[in-house]
Amino acid sequence: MKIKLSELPDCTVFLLGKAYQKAHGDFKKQLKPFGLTNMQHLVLEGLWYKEGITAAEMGKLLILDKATLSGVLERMVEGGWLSKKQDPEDKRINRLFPSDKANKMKSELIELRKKANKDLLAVFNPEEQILLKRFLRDLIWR
Amino acid sequence: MKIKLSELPDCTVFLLGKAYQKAHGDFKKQLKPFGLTNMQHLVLEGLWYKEGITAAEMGKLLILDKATLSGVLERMVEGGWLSKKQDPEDKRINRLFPSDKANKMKSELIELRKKANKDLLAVFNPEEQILLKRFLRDLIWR
DNA sequence: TATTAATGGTTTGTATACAGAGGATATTTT
DNA sequence: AAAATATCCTCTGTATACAAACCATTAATA
Repeated sequence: MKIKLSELPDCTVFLLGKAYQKAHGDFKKQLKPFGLTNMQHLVLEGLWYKEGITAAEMGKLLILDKATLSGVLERMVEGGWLSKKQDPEDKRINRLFPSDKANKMKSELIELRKKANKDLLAVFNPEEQILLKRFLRDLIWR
Repeated sequence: MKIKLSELPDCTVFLLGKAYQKAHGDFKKQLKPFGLTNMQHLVLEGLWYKEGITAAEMGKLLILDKATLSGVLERMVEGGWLSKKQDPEDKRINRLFPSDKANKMKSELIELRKKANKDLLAVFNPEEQILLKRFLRDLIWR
């Protein structure tokens, strides 16, 4: 008996997960030559958005659990992508700065992200693209 | 300096991930009382869709890596949700069967999934709901 | 039929994800 | 100021994800 995906129950949670899985996987392949994971790339974008951002702020920006972020940052320091500096005013805080290595690849990495998004949305016309993004934002911040 | 999410780069991969994260997290909370993870619930739906399904078929059905599925199934056997039976015709194959415990909760768990999807889509009107699901399917199977 | 290739599944290693506990530091309250 | 709170971050434990290597079994091919 051949399994038909169309017969599967109509589950938007599942569809969302698989659409994400696909988009994530495609971008992952493109990032591999750079030695970066998707999450690490996202953190770099966050750093370029606001240099000296704290880990807590980064977590809010990227909607990311602090425990998860902690490990990501540790590996990025090991990989030479960023440095953590303790804030002299408040010793609890780690401020994050991109490394030279990261900054050298900034424009290339940003272009890569733009192209990945363009490719992802290539099946849709401009109106649909706007609509899809609106739908996703509504789901996240409703 | 307050961080405004609206100033973030326009990244659909990110939006997809966060929309999934939200939907996944909401359903996760509802599944917790049952002692089931989202993935385990999904596997049960797959079992009810086709009893005696093989692990390989399940992987195709759920678009899931075999290595990931292997661990999920192991924990579900431990948890008493399903059993694996070797196919006598082809000794490589494991066929999967829901346990009595699983079948007893079938209707309740399916209702739970339906309600979670209904809640998730509550912010959209019927046309938008159809459209969003079409968009997601296009992203997955384009 | 002996060899090769393909398939089904497990295991290992790395990277998220997140709940929950805990330590260090800062802020607020009494 | 001392005590209670809150914040920032790390650590532990469990559960995905997936690449890559591997074993067992079956199918295909020379």
